[in-house]
Amino acid sequence: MTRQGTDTRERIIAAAIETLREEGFAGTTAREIARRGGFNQALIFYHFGSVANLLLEVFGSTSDEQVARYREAAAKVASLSDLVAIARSLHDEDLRSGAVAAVTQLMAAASNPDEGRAILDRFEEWILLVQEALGKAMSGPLEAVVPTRQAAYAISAMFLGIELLTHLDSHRSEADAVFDMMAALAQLVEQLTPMLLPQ
Amino acid sequence: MTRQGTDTRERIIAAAIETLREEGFAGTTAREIARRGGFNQALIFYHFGSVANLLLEVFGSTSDEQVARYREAAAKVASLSDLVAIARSLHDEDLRSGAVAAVTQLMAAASNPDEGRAILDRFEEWILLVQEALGKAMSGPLEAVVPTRQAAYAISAMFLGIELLTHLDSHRSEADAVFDMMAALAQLVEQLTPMLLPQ
DNA sequence: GTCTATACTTGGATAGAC
DNA sequence: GTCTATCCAAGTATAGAC
Repeated sequence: MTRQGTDTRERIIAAAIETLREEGFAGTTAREIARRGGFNQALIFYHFGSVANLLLEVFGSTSDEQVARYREAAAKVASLSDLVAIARSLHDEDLRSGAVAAVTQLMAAASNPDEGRAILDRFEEWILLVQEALGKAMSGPLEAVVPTRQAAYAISAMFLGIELLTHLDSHRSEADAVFDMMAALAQLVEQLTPMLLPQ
Repeated sequence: MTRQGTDTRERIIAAAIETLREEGFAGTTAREIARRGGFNQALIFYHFGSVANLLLEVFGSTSDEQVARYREAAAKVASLSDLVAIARSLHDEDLRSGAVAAVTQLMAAASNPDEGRAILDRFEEWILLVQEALGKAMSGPLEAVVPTRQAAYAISAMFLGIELLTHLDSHRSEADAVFDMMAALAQLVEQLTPMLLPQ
């Protein structure tokens, strides 16, 4: 059992992630992935059928991994402030890894409806994670007014948008200030919530 | 003065918009634009230098036009509910025109920093428009707590995210429900604002 | 399963006639 | 300013040896 033979698929996925991060979506071609991974370009088609397929699996694989990591943190959420803190740390992580930014590129580049739906299916896990955390973050009276599903959808969309904008010019990004604002807003809501009478 | 000679640039831009809307970003190639517009592919390079340049001008041109149209509506905003209503109608419009969805694709595909900055410069107008409307929508005490710049940035980002997700599968999009939620939230905030004492 | 080699396609871009 | 013709690069994908 040679070192090479063990798992070429894994090597390909790893090389694709690296390429995605360092070259962006447009630069992530079969040739470039193969060059970085030090294997033959034909292997991508043998193992995954197409580059688009490979990228879908990459999204699935990194997504599963990240969801698993953040699920623990999400379970501990007890307030909106906690939720903002998690969003901020995910953003910070993404400045380095570019994982979410890559997802936005994948979404934007989705050419056919099937591909779009496949990506959406994967993203659904993220929305559910946010929804779960949101359920814990919002206490009684607030929850009665704000449907968690839609709020989770809106928050997830906002996060995507922020990463999209940040990716355009990370130096000019206002993400930090936005998270500050959200943190202040979360505190305010937390103070006001007791005044909301259950109707 | 032949019909053709008058303004080829305009014809090219129009054809590019049509292509963008119907074929998506990936399908918007020099050849396809020319085919739709019924002119020669070489003209694109003569007039715009490159396809990427053409698309930047398209973004600028449609953006200017839309900002002008929405500026009037934004000036009349008097409450958060008004702002939500505008966002909803912009979304409805985008379901047909795909203009914002095209912008998200342009953003995601930006390959080099210069292109990214150019797009961001154009998008800045949109953020300012939202910020202006937000200034009118939030009355005294609320404005003191929520910085309009960051809120406008967050709202703009959320809108981009929603269009990105909607574009993946418009049939499954939850945008409508999200706008409903926002409308309810806006009403709630409007009711509670008087209770915010200026600190 | 992996490699080499290569066919095929598409799309950006330019030269040069008109 | 517009057209025809063409070049060139890049990328997907496959055939066939190993």
